[in-house]
Amino acid sequence: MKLQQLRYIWEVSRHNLNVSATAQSLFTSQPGISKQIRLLEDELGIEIFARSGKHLTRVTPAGQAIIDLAGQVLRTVDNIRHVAQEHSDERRGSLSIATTHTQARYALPPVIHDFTQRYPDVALHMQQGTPRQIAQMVCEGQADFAICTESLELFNDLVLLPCYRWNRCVLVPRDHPLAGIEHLSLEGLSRYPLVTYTQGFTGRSRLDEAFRRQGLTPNVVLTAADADVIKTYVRLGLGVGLVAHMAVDPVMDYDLIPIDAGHLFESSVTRIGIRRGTFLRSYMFEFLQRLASHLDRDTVEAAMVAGPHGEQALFEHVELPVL
Amino acid sequence: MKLQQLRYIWEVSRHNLNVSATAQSLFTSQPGISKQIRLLEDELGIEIFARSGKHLTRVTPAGQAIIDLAGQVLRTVDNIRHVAQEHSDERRGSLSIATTHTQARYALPPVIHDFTQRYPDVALHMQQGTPRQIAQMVCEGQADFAICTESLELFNDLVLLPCYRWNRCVLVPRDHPLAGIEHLSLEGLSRYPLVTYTQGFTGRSRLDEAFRRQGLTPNVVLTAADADVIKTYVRLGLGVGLVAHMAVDPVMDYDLIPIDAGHLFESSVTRIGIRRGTFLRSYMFEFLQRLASHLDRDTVEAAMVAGPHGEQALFEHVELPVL
DNA sequence: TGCGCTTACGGACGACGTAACTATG
DNA sequence: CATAGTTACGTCGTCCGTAAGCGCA
Repeated sequence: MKLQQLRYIWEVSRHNLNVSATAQSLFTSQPGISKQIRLLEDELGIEIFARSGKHLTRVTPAGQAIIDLAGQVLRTVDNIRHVAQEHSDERRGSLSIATTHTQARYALPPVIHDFTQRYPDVALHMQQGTPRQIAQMVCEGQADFAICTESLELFNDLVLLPCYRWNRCVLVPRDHPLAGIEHLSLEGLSRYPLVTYTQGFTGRSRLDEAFRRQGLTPNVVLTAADADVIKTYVRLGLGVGLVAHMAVDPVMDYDLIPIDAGHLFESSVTRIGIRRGTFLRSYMFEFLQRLASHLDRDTVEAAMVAGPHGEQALFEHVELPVL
Repeated sequence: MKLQQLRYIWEVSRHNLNVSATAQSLFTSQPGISKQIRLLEDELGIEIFARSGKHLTRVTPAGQAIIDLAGQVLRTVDNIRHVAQEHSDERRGSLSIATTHTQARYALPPVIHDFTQRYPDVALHMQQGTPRQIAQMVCEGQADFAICTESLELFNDLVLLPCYRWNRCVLVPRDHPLAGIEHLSLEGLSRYPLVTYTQGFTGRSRLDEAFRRQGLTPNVVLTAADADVIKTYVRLGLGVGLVAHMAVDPVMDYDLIPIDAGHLFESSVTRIGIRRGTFLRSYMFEFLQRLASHLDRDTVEAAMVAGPHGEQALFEHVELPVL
């Protein structure tokens, strides 16, 4: 059994059993992978992949168990590399952050700026996706941190650390009837066409919840995954924007009137998800603390070893920063 | 990085940094191991072992972390092999039991007998040692099960399953003053020279505890690791034997008078320790259930994933069999 | 001086890539 | 007919074992 064989079955499984595609992504030849997989299967005495003719059609039950274990092995090997690098040069390495547009565009820039100043030799990778995609990426070891508001709790392999609270804000053009309103209500808001986040993005669930609780049906005429698109259509007069507070830039958005809506919705919490069992480099701890000062090294280490329940208890009485 | 390199550093660490001895135990050459270790260190960019001249003197801090992770990798690889074998032939495999004399000699024989009848193709290995040794062996993956009464709780990596309760019995020659006694008391017992288990064996701690609680100092004239040795010296008239009830054989020990001492001591519980994260073959589950009927597959699987606290809760209300 | 790690060298195995073949849809 | 996996083969790398060299106790 070789580490490469384990990597091959793991990657082939990730590439929907397409060996050629896997070979391309690993910069190697397709026959090489096929051969090694067969050798591994021979050594283990079982089929990992079921074949119909010459095509891999599905993963056998035993194969699935073995692929999962292979994933464990590969992640542990990664940890070994990280430990070694940490001890050889703690300032050099890489940090891969998977996040949503909202965080990448509005919440993270100052943190990233500080961080790159402090750690110029850490290669920073930022990957954007839907909450589910980015959680998946972290689960599979393709990224170190998943930062977003939704869906993270669906992945058992992630340790979740709450970062900051935020709430929403209504955005209208200067000439809109709501522009000078004294007291904004949900009921009033529901009379206008709304432009807001797509389902599954940036606390959209909290938003629907608030309307439903008051028996109101919001008239959502357009949804988008990010506030920049939303603002564009608000400017076009398509409807009233409903975006995260942090997404409003007083300078860039000088032509839009922001109306705080914090009293209408429950606040959302942006969290960071880290794969359980991941070795954290010292600069990763520093990143976390810059992201949210309550995430000091001791707290994070405690959360990493605690189970899901212990994890919640750790942060139960922590006052989160508000963005 | 190769799996063998990880095996090498792990084994060298286990052999007190003696590369030659490691090479012998692995049936390979010493230069081969040295070379591979250096290659690994070069690849990782750190020293795993600190050297003074040409001798390995100690493990560096980074090295220790890496060796621990290497152990994880090797155990997971073992799990892969076990999963494969389970699916290729669930009746064939091996089972390695580490246990103490008391269990091996008196408690396990019927279980082992049944088991080997049912699974003739499972190679059974039985290794004897002190409670700490056998716990260590299971922790390091050299044995599957540790079965004993003491010390297992000291090892965090072990899942502990309670098997059965047992208590003690006094053994005297036919002509001993205690032979016909009606009511045995601790105080009465403490007047005679005692022959019993060595510290750290077969519930010795419970024994001392009982005397101490009554302010008595037992006069222990000889201790041994097993009941057979104890009986030998009881026969020689050296003192009164104090052994596990199960260690008395009415036929073989016809010349000794057993006096039940269950009312004098708190009962002890023999437990089985299994390394957390180990993949259990179906025949292993069968072994466990033969050992103690309450250890059915579902219960054991639940205990394997539960943390130390959940583990205790699982068995809190289980009535253990008494030997 | 002996034990033990390192260096040097040669042989053998194994991994990978190219190219031709074959089965599937 | 195109796509995808297998078989065949040649090359290169590398792993390992033997033998000689060197440092420490």
